[in-house]
Amino acid sequence: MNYTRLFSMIYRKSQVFYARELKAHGISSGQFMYILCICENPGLTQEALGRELQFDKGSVANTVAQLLREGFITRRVSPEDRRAYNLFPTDKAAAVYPAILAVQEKWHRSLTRELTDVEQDILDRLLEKIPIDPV
Amino acid sequence: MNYTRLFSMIYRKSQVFYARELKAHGISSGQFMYILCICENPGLTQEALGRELQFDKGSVANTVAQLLREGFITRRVSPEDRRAYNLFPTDKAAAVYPAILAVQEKWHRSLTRELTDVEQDILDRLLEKIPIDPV
DNA sequence: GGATAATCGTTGTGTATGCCACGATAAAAG
DNA sequence: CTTTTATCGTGGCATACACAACGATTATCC
Repeated sequence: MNYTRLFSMIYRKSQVFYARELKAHGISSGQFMYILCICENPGLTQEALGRELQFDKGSVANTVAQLLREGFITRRVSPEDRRAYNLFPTDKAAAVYPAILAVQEKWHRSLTRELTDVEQDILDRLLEKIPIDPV
Repeated sequence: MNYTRLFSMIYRKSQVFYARELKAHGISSGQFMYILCICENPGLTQEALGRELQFDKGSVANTVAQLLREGFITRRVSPEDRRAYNLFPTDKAAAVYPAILAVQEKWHRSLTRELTDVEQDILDRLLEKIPIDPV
């Protein structure tokens, strides 16, 4: 089993899938994870967002700028640290949140559609043990 | 377990890992899979390469152009179909092939380092049942 | 408290990748 | 055999993302 190739294919197919499914909502494949994360953790900083999703801070800055411009989020200088911003979802983000969740579930069901419930449980447990960062 | 997020993180980390590990060999993270595939299937067409790795034909054309330019592969018009090219590895590709394999194994070991041998077998069997393409 | 180092975010640059329109060739239809 | 349709590859365009250099602020250290 070639993990590199498999994960590469799954990721790239997922990008295409999310782009297609979310297009009608005006959300791109690079944005939806940020919207989910900000809706679920309102007030988090860009640094925390990048840490949570494991994105580079430059990538975070770019996507945050998109989401601000397109009205999905707002931000305020953090009271604790004037270098940092706290990010908040707008009503527009809250409105699309359920749709994003639905697409995510659809993708998950697609990936696991050949597995029994027991197999899915086992796969979940094994995937949770996979370390993201190399030693 | 959020598959989308996990697979996204694994893929992006792998890109960084391969870029770093293969830099000394003059190979980028976007090239190594192509080199492996062409070494293992000399003479295949760009269409077959894209099908094998599940890359868009435009992406294949770009990367093939890189590999030609950098001397990793050569190509000849296919005798069966003058629209198509057969791709062949050069000695330069054959020379780096083992190094790429070693990096791939290193990445695999990193991902599975928290799993027992039995768990790795189970994970392999489950991942093999994951369909890449959505319905 | 001022100097130094660390951290948050921005911007510019480069690479990876998908999509679409196009030209060339091949295959199918009549 | 023409005409039509499908397929192989290219080039242009757009997006996603990492990295590095930078400014602004904060933390550390003496």
